[in-house]
Amino acid sequence: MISVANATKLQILDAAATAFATNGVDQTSLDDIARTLGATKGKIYHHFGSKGELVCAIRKHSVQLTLDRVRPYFVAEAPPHEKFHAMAKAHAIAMISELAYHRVVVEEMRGSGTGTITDNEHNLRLEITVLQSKYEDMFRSVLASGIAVGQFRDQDISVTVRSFLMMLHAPIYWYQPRGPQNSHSIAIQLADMALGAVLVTNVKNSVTAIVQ
Amino acid sequence: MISVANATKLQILDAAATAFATNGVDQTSLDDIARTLGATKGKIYHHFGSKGELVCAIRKHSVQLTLDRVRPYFVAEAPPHEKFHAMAKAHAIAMISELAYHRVVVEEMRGSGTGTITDNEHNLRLEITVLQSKYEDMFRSVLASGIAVGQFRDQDISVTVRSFLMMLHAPIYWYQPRGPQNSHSIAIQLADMALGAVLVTNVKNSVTAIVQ
DNA sequence: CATGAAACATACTGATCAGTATGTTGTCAA
DNA sequence: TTGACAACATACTGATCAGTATGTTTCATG
Repeated sequence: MISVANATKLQILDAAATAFATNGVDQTSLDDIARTLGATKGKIYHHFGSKGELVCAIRKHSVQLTLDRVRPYFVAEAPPHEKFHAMAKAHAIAMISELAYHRVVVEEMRGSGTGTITDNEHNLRLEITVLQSKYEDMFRSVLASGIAVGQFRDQDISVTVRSFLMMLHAPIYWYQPRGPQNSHSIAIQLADMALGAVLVTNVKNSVTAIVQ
Repeated sequence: MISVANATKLQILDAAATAFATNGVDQTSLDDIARTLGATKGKIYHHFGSKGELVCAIRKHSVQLTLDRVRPYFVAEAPPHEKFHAMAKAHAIAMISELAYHRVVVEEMRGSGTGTITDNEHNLRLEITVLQSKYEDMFRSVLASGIAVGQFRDQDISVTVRSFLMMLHAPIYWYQPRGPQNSHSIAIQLADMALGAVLVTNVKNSVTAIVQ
């Protein structure tokens, strides 16, 4: 009931995500969204209790989409650095593939939103928090094993996770579709960078290697 | 005239940045800001042409503050990896130190804002773009030299810059002041990660080193 | 075929707020 | 001392929009 069950809801969600991602949540009225749907506000309010719920539904969908793309690489058997790289790449690809949804998430990242918070919205918020924790825990786990075997630098895991995830979010701000090949190479570069950010790096070696 | 010349303007700017950063730009009315100043809207409109100009002034100030903190390490003589690390650390410290200002920037990163754009606001926007380019160029330059001497991985510089800068922005979303020592260690960790993200990393070596 | 309910459309309200128009006070220079 | 302007305060307007109340249509089902 709370989840996105039918096609109409998804259609609304897509239109809303696109509009929100393009012009910002606050600059987009429900009438605007309805217009792109060839409908009126009544349609939206029949499926979602409030604008806030609509935004939350988009956020939840975004996290779920990312989770679905990354989890396979998490459960697969592989050494930490390979697993991490695959997960990071999957995350980046998710960002690029469903750009609109993830943009809304980042925009609403600071916290609040509308003043009035319905019960449904409150529940959705909790579900989103749970999902996000579950998601971050996958990376936490991989990082912990990587640190345990000495492959990853031993540093504050919470800071690490939130930091490189922000880096993987970067395409949201500037990516413009120019063919799949481009998006793929971008995802790989981001994964490379994320891996580099957590790997133990011996700067002196590489430097002396250059110097000599 | 356009820049922040006098103390009153700075006072307004500080209050606005704090309010915007806390509740979001769109959820903060100019009356709200005026109230925290113990004044009325009249005061704000006497110093700034519109809400959009106010936001732009904050953004410009944010970029300028960051620029001022990072440039010294850019002009100093040092090998690329050290210079980069110092610059990254300075950037992170800037984020933490003037949190409110930088939060506003990130929130407005998607583009638009208000519908009506005054001439002053348009000019401010251009100035901000120029400043930001100038800022990013410093990192571009360091990256280029690092790549030239084989210290940094040879990858798309534009993607690289925007990506690790996003990572360095991360504290904006979660940092809460708990003493200077903490902020300093966070800045170092972020700089470490940023450096790792651009350095040439030989994964095989570190892995085989573990295996054997 | 009656009847309920799902799936909308239409038309309205009420609150919020950016922006403006105009008044008031202090200050300084001529 | 007088005017002229800077630096505000006060009071208003107009537009935007989330939310609601109330229709209307389709369609399944007893």
